[in-house]
Amino acid sequence: MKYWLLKSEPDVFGYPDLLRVSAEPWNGVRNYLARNFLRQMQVGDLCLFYHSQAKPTGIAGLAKVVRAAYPDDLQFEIGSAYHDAKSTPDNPRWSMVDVAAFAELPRFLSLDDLRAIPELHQMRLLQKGNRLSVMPVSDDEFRVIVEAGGLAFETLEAELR
DNA sequence: GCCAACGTTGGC
DNA sequence: GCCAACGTTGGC
Repeated sequence: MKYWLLKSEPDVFGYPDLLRVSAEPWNGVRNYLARNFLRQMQVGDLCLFYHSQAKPTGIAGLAKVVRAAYPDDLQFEIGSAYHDAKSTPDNPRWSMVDVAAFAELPRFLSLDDLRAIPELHQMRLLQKGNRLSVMPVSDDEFRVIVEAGGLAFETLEAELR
């Protein structure tokens, strides 16, 4: 199993919104590196759900991948901000996965909280200039984060089986 | 609102 | 293929 981080602006779609739906198509990703990460995701992978452009920014909860990558529907929608005229149904350029809420963090972890954890100093999210909206998270980083957020990593693993 | 960082576009 | 211009992201 792999771990990921997904960024979302809570004014548009936040973790509370994810809790209200059974599954959410993660569409609108228009960066090739982020897209490639989406395509690597497998059903059952867990994601840190990060609130960007928020007060405060940080990790609100965990999501689970419930459907592996398939063509992003918005790329074919004329008039959508995510429409891509150069993409064709035969050869779709953009992908999305479906995610569902998995566990809310008992303790919200702000950017400052994350920066204060020595084990996370190398984390991609915390590197200067990072703007990726989908990125991989290492096993160790994931474990440290969920525990700092007030969840027991062992319990999560057990729940997935 | 500002600005640094980064990705994409398009002229050459 | 280079690179300047432009657009977007995202923290502050």
